[in-house]
Amino acid sequence: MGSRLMVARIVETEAYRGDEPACHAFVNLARVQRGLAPRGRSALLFDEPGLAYVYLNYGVHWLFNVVTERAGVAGAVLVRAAEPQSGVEHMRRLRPGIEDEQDLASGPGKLTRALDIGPRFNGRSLCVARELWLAAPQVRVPPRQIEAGPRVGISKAQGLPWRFCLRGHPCVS
DNA sequence: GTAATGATAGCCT
DNA sequence: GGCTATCATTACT
Repeated sequence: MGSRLMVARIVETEAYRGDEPACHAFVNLARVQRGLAPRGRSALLFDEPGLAYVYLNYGVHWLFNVVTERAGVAGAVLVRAAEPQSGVEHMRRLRPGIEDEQDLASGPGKLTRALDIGPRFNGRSLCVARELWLAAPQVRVPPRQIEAGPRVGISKAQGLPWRFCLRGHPCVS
């Protein structure tokens, strides 16, 4: 009986902060500043760091984020691309028809499909090794290899250089 | 270039 | 309640 473990190395992210309009939490900002509880989908972004925030985008794709700020302050990091490391055969089964291994998780929607990340993980901790978790990198990435640039696919708060990726990595478009 | 597909927000009555 | 625009994308022509 083979392991069902899948491991992928994150190679592209985007940061979102609750006080800028591209962030889902922005619609709750005024409420929270008045001392009211956040509500709706993005209330989770005001929760404690280390939780998963998974939401449906364009009615088609689940997108995977990590809540990053202390409770009461909204912020998250969108995980946009990852490089398959092990359990690749499982990812292939979840991404039928994809030949190139580097294309299995080379986008935020592709990544959630390849790793079977769906709404069941919304609000769950990523800090305990159960079903879905974040692990420290085996090899530390030198800051010089991390390229910062403008976020993609958004219409508000453009220009902030809050997209981060490994320079020239094949999983990054 | 563009269809697919559904949740959400903001507006209206 | 309803209506409409928008949307952190992908795969296909």
